[in-house]
Amino acid sequence: MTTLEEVAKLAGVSRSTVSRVINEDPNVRIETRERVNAVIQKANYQPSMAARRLAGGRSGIFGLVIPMGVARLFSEPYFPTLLQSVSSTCKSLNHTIMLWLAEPEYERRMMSQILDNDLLDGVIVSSMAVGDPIVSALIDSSLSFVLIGRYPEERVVHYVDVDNRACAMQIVQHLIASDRRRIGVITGPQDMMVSLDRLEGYKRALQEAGLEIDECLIMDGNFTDIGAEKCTEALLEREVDAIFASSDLMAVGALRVLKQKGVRVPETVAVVGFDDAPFAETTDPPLTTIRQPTAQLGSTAVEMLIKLVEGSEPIPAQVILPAEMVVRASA
Amino acid sequence: MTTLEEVAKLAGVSRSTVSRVINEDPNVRIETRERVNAVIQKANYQPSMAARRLAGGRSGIFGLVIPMGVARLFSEPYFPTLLQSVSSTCKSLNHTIMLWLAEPEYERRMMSQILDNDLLDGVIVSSMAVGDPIVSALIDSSLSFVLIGRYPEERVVHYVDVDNRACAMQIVQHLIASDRRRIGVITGPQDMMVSLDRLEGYKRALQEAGLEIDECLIMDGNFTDIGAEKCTEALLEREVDAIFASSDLMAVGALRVLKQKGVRVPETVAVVGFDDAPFAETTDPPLTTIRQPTAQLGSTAVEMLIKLVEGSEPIPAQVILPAEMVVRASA
DNA sequence: ATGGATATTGGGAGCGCTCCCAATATTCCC
DNA sequence: GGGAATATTGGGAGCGCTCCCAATATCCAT
Repeated sequence: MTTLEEVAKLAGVSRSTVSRVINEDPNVRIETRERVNAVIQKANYQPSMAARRLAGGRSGIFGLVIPMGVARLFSEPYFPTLLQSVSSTCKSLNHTIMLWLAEPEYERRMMSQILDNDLLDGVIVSSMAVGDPIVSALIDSSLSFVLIGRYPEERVVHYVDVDNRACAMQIVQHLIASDRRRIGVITGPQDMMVSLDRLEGYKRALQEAGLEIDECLIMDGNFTDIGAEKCTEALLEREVDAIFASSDLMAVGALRVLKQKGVRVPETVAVVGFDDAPFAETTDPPLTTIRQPTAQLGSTAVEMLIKLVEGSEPIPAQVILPAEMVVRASA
Repeated sequence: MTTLEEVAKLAGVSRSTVSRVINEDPNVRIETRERVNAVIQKANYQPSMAARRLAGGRSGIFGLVIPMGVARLFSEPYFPTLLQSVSSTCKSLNHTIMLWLAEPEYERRMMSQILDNDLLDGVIVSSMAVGDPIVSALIDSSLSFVLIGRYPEERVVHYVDVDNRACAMQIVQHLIASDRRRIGVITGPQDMMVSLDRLEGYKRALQEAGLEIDECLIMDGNFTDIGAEKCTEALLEREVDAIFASSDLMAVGALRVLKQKGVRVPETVAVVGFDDAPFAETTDPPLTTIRQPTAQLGSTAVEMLIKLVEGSEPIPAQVILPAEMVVRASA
């Protein structure tokens, strides 16, 4: 392995100068810089992350923490998309990512590993629950972090999100506009902000339209298709004329039950989802849904985190990305 | 952050002794060890990975490299399952993983990052193509690595895999046993070992049964459902009575076309897949397929790599995991 | 030219750990 | 009980880098 010192010798300069070149310090004469860069190139020199970090610099490594239960991980298309986007953004910005998929039993140890191993420059957390201990620990620590998804806190917490409430409201209004009056909702787990926000949007749409909110039409589908199937069966008994599934995966579960019972979609019961998962356009009928900019959520989070770590420019505490409704045949 | 030295002071021993305790060196008196462990516990001490690595020890970090195209990543259920399994195995064995999703344009730089940053203890590569430059680079380097999936090389390369050839053969024989005679096959990309192996199994099954191999019935579906749809249309024109899709995802594409054309499955055309993806039991009709032990592939790879790195015990060059056929209604 | 300001470079110290070898404590055997 | 053998412990050196400050080179106005 080539070291800084070796490069220095080859370029006929000191250790410090090479370090400056690597770290893009402007205080290096241009010819010197070029000479050093040439040597670096030729020797295929890569600074040692370990040494760099130990000496007080940045490692260029971000942690990506996803404290989402295994079950959801498998089914939600959100996860691979996010991962891919975070990974690729990191790569193009010269960073790498360490992955931390949460498992309850290890949670305590995991946090101390993340916080104390002193290797990470920062952390991105996605899909956390409200009041997640991971987030609290992060808040108490000095490590930079960015959340994907809104988080209720008095203190300033950096996050990227879409306006789940407004989007949910919009799509429910779409249902109301086509004369649906008994609209059931299948929610995600109630300990996640995203679920609460989408439910809130649903309620507001009803209220604004002067419709009554019937608690019997609100069911928790736990963001799984199986959960949604059960909810759908119950909602059918309560004679809904539309279903707002707060994720496409759950909408698929709903469609499955509807088809099986011979209920016509959208004639008898309209169905809308949320996410615009890849499969949303090939369901039968294709889903009306909200297109969530999953990849941008990931890349924005990385970009925010880099700025945060470098402290170069002030960044907004939170960023809300636009999401649009996609109308297809299901509603 | 607590350091080794601080722990040493608190426990009234030297730096070296604490280091020994951490690294489970047996040459420490039991009472001393306990005293030190108590302090470690209380102080919530975590050794700095950077320092550790720099000083010549192991970082406890493995790289997971998946040079698979983005498109496939999204659709194959293989990926989240593998990731989850590798991550969780690493965690329980006190390791962490850094993720490297390949992107062609960065490939060269990526390799030198992986090999020269001097942070990783070892690397796991999955879903590589035949002759993948990443693997060649790894072979030439001194870094330990384990492949998931067979790799043809004269030199000893450590890998875990299932016997794709035998499994494919078995499931095609199942088709033959139910009197199918014109069996089409939809393969994966021809630059991947796994595709070649499954195709080879198909061919052998036909040969052994004395059936002729008709090149017209062999189509490349590229491991995508869309690709498989096109193949299926072509195969239908060639009047097959069975289709062996070499992944469940492709089998789903085949089923979709079949249903749309009103072809009865399995009566008119039988369909089998490979993988036993989660959705394989809820397709219509449910898929007969090969259950691939994806999670075990991941955990075995991690375990092999740890042994390899520690050099403690001799490990077999390769491990073949059993996979079983799951017969459902589609064939 | 000349002094001081400024641009550029060099080298010491130290980050937290492991490795090695020397120092000390403990044990054993005759 | 004494010395050798063995078990246990301690401390120096150094991993490759960044940070800091001092040293040198270069520049400007006078």
